[in-house]
Amino acid sequence: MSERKVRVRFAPSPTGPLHIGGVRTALFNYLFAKKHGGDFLLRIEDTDQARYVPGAEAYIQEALEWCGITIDEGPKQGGAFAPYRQSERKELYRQYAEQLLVSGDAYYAFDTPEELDQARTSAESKGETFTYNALSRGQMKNSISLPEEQSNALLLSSTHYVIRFRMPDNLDVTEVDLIRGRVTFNTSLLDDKVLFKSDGMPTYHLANVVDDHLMEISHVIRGEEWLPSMPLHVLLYRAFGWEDTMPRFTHLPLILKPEGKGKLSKRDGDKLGFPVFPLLWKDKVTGEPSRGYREDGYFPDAFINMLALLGWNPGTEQEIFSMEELCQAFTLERVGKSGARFDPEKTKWFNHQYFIKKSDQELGELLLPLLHIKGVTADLDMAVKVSGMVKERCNFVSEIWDQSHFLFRAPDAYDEKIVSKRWKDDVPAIMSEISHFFETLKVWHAPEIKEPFSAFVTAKGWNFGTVMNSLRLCLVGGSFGPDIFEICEIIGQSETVLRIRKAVDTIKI
RNA sequence: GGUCUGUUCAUCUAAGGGUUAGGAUUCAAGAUUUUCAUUCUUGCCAUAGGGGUUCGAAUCCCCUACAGACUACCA
Repeated sequence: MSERKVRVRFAPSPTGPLHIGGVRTALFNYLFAKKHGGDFLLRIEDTDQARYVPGAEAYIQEALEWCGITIDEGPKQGGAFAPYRQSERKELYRQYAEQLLVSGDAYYAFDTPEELDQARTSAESKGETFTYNALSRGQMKNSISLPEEQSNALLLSSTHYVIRFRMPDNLDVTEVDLIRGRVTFNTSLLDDKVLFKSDGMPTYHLANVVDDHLMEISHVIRGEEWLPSMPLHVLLYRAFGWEDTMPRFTHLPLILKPEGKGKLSKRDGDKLGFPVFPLLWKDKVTGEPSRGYREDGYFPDAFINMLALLGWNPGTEQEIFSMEELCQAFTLERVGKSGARFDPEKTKWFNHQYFIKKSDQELGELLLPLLHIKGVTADLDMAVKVSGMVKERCNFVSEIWDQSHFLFRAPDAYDEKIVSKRWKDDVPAIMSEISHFFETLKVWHAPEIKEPFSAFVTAKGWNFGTVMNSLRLCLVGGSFGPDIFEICEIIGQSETVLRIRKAVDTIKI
């Protein structure tokens, strides 16, 4: 085997937003390319005009960008093998289909969709499956079964014909899949796939093989759903005479639903309460939004880290990987064979790991815009300080707000459970005394509050736990948050006193 | 239905003929935190089933079961 330059491609069809599975396929291609100093290309497979969704291609670009998967060649970035959009390569495919026609590896077929439907339903009624192949093509309308003049006449008169691959009969095709090993298929079970559609567009199979060859792709890394079409593709390479530069094939295991059966689908996310898309997607027709990891507050490196470990492992106990480390460590040999069930909980855990590693400064900068949205006036210093105080207890930037809103505004409600647990008969009187005590303090810094306060409580003979928890309830509205004296310091002396009084007045036992 | 692929704790996975089958997530308990969370410690939990081969099998072979993918003029 020659030392070919590694060139891989991610080839989605723009029929909607990319989902987790697609991102992972792109990621593994990218990691493989970078590991071997190769190129990663994006090719848009838009040969099905009926399923084309405007905006999908831009979404794919943006999603990969957000993930940190950089594209070496593609429709946006250009390259020596442009264009990278199959609709723009339309004219090219025709000649290759014709080459196969000449060599006898393909033929014209004139069957209408209705006729094909009929053949299928009649086979079905007999409990069989209709296959367009060596056995049946003699009974169908095509350039093999029909006399030449009739076939030529049809070709001239009818615009509706397709070009089909002439699948050899009873031939074992064996090919190596880099993670599964040798896989053998017998061609008698395969059908004469359409290569060229009546609308003048190639099908995936033709376009894919032609483009991979022309773009000098060295490795095809794609989802497991393509494994059954590997023999067709191999046979196409042979028919074209490109077998010596045929890419190596690798089929990635599927990503399964967290619960229940089947592969993860676009619907699952909204149903089960986690995003299946990298970015928010709004359906252009229904206007229905689907959540995205970016908008849900996940960091791209955490998202990528999680995805990389879904189906791949380094063979060590390391779990946290930067993109550079992934590029270094990645090998196809360590990709598993079986489908991986997606775990939203672990995704959260990954985000937490990245979250707590961020500096207070970084988090503060992310928090600031959120504060403005909440209608709070605060500067960066404040946002940074608050982030540092509560980041250990958060997974997302949005949770900083959940953990700290009481630092910006007084609680507008008190957690009922905590009230009934802490707000005993004698508490209002105690709290009143404390509010008076707080007014007498001259210095308002956490340590200088804590010390005299503790002495005061001890002198009064009150139960420390009760006092602290009730005080927290007054200030926060619940039973959570950082150190109580730090809260006092931040909200200020008068606000502290005010909140205690308000609680005493408002809370009913 | 047919073809292909797969099957180790609830989940992601390690161990590619010899380990008390390891780690992580989740869950549970304890410690810490005068709250919550974090953190730490501990615990629970697996080789789908059945046959072989072998001194020895999660690992190799066969059968069964289960799961998934594919079976379009969609990719």
